[in-house]
Amino acid sequence: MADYFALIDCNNFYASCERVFDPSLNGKPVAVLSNNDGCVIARSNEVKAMGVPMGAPYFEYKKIFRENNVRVFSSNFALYGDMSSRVMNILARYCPDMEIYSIDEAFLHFKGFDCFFDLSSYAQEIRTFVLRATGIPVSIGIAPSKALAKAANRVAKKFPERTGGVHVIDTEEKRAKALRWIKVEDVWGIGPRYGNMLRLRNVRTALDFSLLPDDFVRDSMTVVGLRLKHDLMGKPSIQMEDIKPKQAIACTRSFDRDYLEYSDLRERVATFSCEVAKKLRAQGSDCNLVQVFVRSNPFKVHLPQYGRSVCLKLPYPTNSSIELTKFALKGLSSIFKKGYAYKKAGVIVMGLTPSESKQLNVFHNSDPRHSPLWKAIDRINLLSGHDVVKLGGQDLRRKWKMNRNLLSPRYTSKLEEILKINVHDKEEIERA
DNA sequence: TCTGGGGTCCTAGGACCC
DNA sequence: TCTGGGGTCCTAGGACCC
Repeated sequence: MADYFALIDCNNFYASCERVFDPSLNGKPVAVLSNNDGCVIARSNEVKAMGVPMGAPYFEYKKIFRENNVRVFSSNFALYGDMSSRVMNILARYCPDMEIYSIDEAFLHFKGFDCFFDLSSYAQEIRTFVLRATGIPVSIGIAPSKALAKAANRVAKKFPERTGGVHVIDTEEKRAKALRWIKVEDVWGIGPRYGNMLRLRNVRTALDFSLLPDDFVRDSMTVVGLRLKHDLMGKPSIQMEDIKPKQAIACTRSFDRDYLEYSDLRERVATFSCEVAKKLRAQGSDCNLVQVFVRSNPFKVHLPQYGRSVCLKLPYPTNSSIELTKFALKGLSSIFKKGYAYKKAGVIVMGLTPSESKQLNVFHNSDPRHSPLWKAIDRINLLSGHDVVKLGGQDLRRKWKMNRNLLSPRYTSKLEEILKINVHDKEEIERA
C-alpha cells in the first residue's frame, strides 16, 4: 500500500471552454485574451505550435492571428468559472481528499488506492467521464508526491498518443526519466529568477536540481525550495491543503487609456473599493486594512515613471462600500501626484475577520445602519443583473469601459445567452 | 495606438519589550 | 576607549503560482 497524488489539469482550459459551445472551433487555433483584450492568456495546441508564448501582448500577434485564422476571444470568466465547478464536482466523486489548486487544476490524494485499483485505469476512467460530462479534456499525472505528480502531468500532456493523457510515476526509473526530460525552469515552483540562477550554475534539468546539496538549496531558495527538492526526490514534503479562508481580496485594473487627473483616478478607486466591499460581504467578512496603489505605464519608458502604494489601518472593521471607499480615497489622496500618466490602480483589503465576531472599538465603530443597507443593495443589484445602485463617486455616466470586443456568450449562466441549436449545428456536433 | 488579474508564502530588518 | 541579549511583532519586498 502506498500514497499517491494525482494532478488533474484541464487542457488549455479557457480555449477548451470556448470549444465546448462551438464545435466548429475543434481542430482550429483558438486564443483567449486577458482583461482589456491585452494579453494572450490561453492558447489551443495549434496556437502554441505557432510559437505564441503565454502572456504575449495581443497587438504584437494580431497580424499573425489574422493570417492563420486564429479564433480569438475576450475572457469570459462567467463561463469558465461555471465550467470549472462542473469539472471539480465530478472529480470530487472519485476521491474524498481533494484540493482545488486553481480554476483548472486539482490534486487528489490516492491514499492506499493502489491496493484496490490499477491507478492508471482509474485515472483513465476519470478522464473519460469528465470529457463526456463536460466536454473538457484533461490530463492526469500520478506520483508519490505533488511535485512529481506535476511532472507526471507534464509528460501526460506532452505525449497524449503514447500516454493516453495519463502518466503514472511509480518506479525509480520512471521518476529519473521524467525529471531528466523536464527543464529546470519548467519545474513547478521554479520561476524565471531561480531558473536563471540555477542555469548559471549548470543545473539544467529537474533531475540536476533534485541532486543539489540541501544547504545550497535552502540558502538560495529558502525552505520553499528545499521542500520542492525533497518532493522531487520522492519524499513527499508538500502537503495537501485544506480550504482556507482568504487572507486578502483585491480589485486591480489597467485603464483603457492614460489617466492624468485626480478625479479620474478617484472614480476608479471608488469603484474598486465597492467591488472588494461586495466580495467581502459575499463571503461574510470584514477587513481592517486597506491598501491602495497607483502606477504609471512601465512600458512607456520615455515618460516619467511613478508608482506608490499606501496601507491604511482602519479604526474599525467594516465591509460597507461607503466606509471602505472613504478610507481608500483618503489613501489615494496621500499618494497621488499630479503630472504623471497613470495606467493602473488597485484596492486590496487585508486583515479579514468574520463579520459575526468583530472586535468593537470603544470610540469608533462601523455605522450599524450600513449592514442592513448593503444587504438590501446587494439584493437589488443581484436581481437586476448589474450594479444599478452605486455610490455617487462611481462612474454614473459609464465613461469607463473594458475592451471586450471578442466576447463569447455566457452560455451556462445567463438564460438569455443560452446555447441555441438548429438542425444544421446538431448534425455538425454529432459528426464531431 | 495597443503589454492581465488575483492570489500565496517566506525572509530580513526595524521597533519594541523586559 | 568601552554601551546586553533574547524574544515578538510588524512591514516591505521578493519569489512563486495559475
